[in-house]
Amino acid sequence: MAEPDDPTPDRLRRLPTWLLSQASARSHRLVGSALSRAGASGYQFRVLAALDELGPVSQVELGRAAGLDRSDVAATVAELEQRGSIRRAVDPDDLRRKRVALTPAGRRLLTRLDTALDGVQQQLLEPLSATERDTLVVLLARLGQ
Amino acid sequence: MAEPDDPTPDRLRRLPTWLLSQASARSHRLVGSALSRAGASGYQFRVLAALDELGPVSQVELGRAAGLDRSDVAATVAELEQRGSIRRAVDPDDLRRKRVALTPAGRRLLTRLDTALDGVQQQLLEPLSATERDTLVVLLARLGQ
DNA sequence: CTGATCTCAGTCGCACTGAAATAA
DNA sequence: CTTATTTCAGTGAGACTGAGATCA
Repeated sequence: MAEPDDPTPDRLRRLPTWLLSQASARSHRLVGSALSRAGASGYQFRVLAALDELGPVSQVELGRAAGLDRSDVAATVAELEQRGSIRRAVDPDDLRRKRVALTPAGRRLLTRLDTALDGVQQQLLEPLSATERDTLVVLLARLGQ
Repeated sequence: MAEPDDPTPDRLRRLPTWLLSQASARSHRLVGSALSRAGASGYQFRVLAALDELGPVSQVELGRAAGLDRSDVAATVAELEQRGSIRRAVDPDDLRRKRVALTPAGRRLLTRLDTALDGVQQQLLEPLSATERDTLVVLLARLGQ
């Protein structure tokens, strides 16, 4: 009754995997445009957020925390280093590793991205009540990984 | 308590957009491998499913129903035509349009894909009770565009 | 003329693989 | 020697854009 002219076939509309991908696609559009207005990518936000909470870490740890592949960590960290958001230095205790750390400019960038993403959460969850939002978050977390 | 060593930072773990993209990424992996074992892509399944419920339609209608861009519909329909799953014919009432219809082979393919995807739903939702699954589906549907 | 339909070529962010270089 | 870390090149599905051809 909410979408009387929704052309989506029932076979799709009832599939949890379909609903998940549609909701995620909408979320991805909102997040993508908010981040691009703030001048960053999703990978960059995830790396900055992980660094802010973990402190200086190796790229492998960064990848585990941010859910990124090793090769995507390498590329994203290179971008962030070039724009001055992070610093990278070889770990003296293990010359294979590079310790990655936030710079003050990176922390400021992260603050701006946080604000932008707060707005997106409101937009995304606008159709749900506060209780429903909590329920959704709990259920999604239980699906994880 | 379920994941005591989850390295994901709180800032990410609490973001609905993050939870949604992580759950969707897992779903996408499960769906992708199930469909590829059955010899099809996600776009192909969506087009076949839409055709099965709508009957012969134009590519524009197909795109609306399956949530695909016009250009992706064109490419997917060309693939499906080449493998004999659909037939395409210029609409005699409007020569700009092409009416797309399932073939018997396409219907058989769709049946196999349906079965494969049923298994994926079980896998994906395994951590949730039946009631929780229903709740999740309802909430996700309300987020949809 | 305009507007709709289909097609083609290409872009983008995200997820992932394989292989190489370097060092433990 | 093997294993771990980083880097580079490339692949793939999904979502999307712009331009052109065809036709109402």
